[in-house]
Amino acid sequence: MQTSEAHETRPTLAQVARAAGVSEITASRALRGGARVARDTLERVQEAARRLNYVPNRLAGALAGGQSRQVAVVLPSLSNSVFADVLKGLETRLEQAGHHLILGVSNYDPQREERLIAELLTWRPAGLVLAPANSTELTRQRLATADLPVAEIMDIDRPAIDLSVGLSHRGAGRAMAHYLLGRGYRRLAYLGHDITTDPRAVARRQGFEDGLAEAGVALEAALLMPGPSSVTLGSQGTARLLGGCPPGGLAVYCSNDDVAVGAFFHALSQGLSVPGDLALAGFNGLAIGQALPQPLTTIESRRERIGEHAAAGLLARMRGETVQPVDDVGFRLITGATA
Amino acid sequence: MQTSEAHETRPTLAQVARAAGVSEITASRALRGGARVARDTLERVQEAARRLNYVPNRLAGALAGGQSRQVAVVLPSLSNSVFADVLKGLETRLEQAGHHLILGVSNYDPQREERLIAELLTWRPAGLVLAPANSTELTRQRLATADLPVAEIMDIDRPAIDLSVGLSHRGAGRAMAHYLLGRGYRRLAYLGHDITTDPRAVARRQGFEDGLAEAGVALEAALLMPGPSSVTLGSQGTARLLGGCPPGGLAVYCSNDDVAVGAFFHALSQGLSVPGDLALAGFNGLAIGQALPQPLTTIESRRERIGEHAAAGLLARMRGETVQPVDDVGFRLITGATA
DNA sequence: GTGAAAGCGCTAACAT
DNA sequence: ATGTTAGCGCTTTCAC
Repeated sequence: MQTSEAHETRPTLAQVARAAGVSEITASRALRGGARVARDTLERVQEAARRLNYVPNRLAGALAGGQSRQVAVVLPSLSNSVFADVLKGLETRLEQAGHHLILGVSNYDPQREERLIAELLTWRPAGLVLAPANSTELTRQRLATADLPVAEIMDIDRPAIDLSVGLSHRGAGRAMAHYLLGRGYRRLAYLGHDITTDPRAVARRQGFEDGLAEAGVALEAALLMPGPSSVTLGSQGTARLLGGCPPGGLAVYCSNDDVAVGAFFHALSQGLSVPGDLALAGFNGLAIGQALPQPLTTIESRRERIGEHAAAGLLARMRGETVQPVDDVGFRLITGATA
Repeated sequence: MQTSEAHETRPTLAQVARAAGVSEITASRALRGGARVARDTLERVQEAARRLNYVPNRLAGALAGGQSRQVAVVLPSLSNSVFADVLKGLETRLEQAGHHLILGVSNYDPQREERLIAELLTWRPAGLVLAPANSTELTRQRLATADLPVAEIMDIDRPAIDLSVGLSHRGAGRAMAHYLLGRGYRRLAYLGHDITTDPRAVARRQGFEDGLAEAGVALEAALLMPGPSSVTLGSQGTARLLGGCPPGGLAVYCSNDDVAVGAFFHALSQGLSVPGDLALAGFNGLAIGQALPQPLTTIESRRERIGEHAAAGLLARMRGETVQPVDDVGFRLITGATA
């Protein structure tokens, strides 16, 4: 601590104990639930703590106790509302249970992800949540030997280090292929963002092509636009796509709802009818897609639930319980009106 | 990982020191920058640390050193992409500087905010960022005496506890009033979400009415919808509003872009021309508004920059520098095409 | 440039 | 039900 002269240092447990006329450890017990403490002792200690404005020092507590009540969370991005939703689910549940989040953002960069995890582990978190961004082998290895519960989220297609909470993006892609085929579409195209960094988008596309292949159908066109997904990218991408691939019974599967909404706007501004001239499907089930004049055909991804389940899984593991390694939160097709 | 039986305890600094044949303190110095350490000693220690897979324990480091390198962040919501943007700015800058975020979400509940801050302070963060949700007096008082740098963000209209980074929402509201008046609109209405919990939205509305009053104009109608802002709320609200307040030269100032986008969708589905029948303005400058077939008339709020400036301000204060108490990041009118 | 001693504020083990 | 002792793993003095 700096020696701030006039500034009386924060009260410590020792001072609370003295004020209450008990030993440090008794004060400690009293302030944590009060098991094995006499009723009036408990009250005296709490009263003293309140009077002194005592704020426990959990750095010291965690160091002495060997457990930290912080949970590290590493996400690839915050620009995408998808991860904000997951984060919300995580925060809600963990806060309820008296844990706090330390947050890192990898920007879909595996190297950065690796560094970030190493950094966050220095705080000796009680658990770690990771939405992987093509994690390096080193990262996986480190986490496997780090001796803390790890929840990998979003995706359950890949083998998990420890716990896995999410949905099968591959399955979601296939489901949409089947649905569009069922609706009678035979001219199918794919429009995506810079997919090389986003493993989930890759999985959906593969699932989609698999689903088509099962019916002997192939993509008529596929366009990958550079950069992260966005509505603008969707509009511009659609314009380019339709250049080599005229509308009229064409169905475009977009890498996610943002892109699909952009595609919808493009159709709107060009006077193309949806789904007549151009059918559209996305992924995520974002509110914006459902609020369009025509609700978007898409797949709901239950992001907040993923966060909640991941939190619950970690908490259970912290309590020493055995937890099923894979938690599939599923997905739901929203039929919408754009395909 | 599950119970690794042969689980040798994590290496400590002492072990690294021993392996390198130096004292603990020398190892400590070597691993932090290496000031006052001989060149080859430094290399030996780093090499030993690498070999042992040493992960420093910052709980211990912070406890001993009296400073934590964690920064607490309390936001009212994550559902709104606005705060995700701010968070991103914060994370980027703080991570760069070797700090980490502990996150709490208040849900616009002052009581919860109060509890959350108390909780987060137990980790002895080096600083705190707060996007206030009608903070209680107790909260303000505690922060004022907590002896750590505090950055209140979003809003600079109210007196700051310590640092204040954001823009004048009141000013933004006024600016929009002046702009709409300048465009010739005389029939003005307001459409908002449940504003009682969102102090910034309140300030914008007041500024808007002030701006109108300066020209002797009054609101023709104001409608507050229950619940948090959303596109759907915007659509439904517009439908209701137009019931008692027919279109035709009417301009609606929406509490934010989400609501305005909803209003736009409503107009679209009703065949109302924008801005002819119905002019629309929002606040935030979200990407979705600018990606509409007609870009939204709105005010850009520079959220990421707010996060970055808040981080920079805190970092400066941590270095002991004096910092100007109010940092106005300003705003920018986006004229758009909906008004 | 390096080290010895002392302690940060708390809790886990053992007492009693 | 309460207290004593001994650390947790690191960094801050202050020596040399």
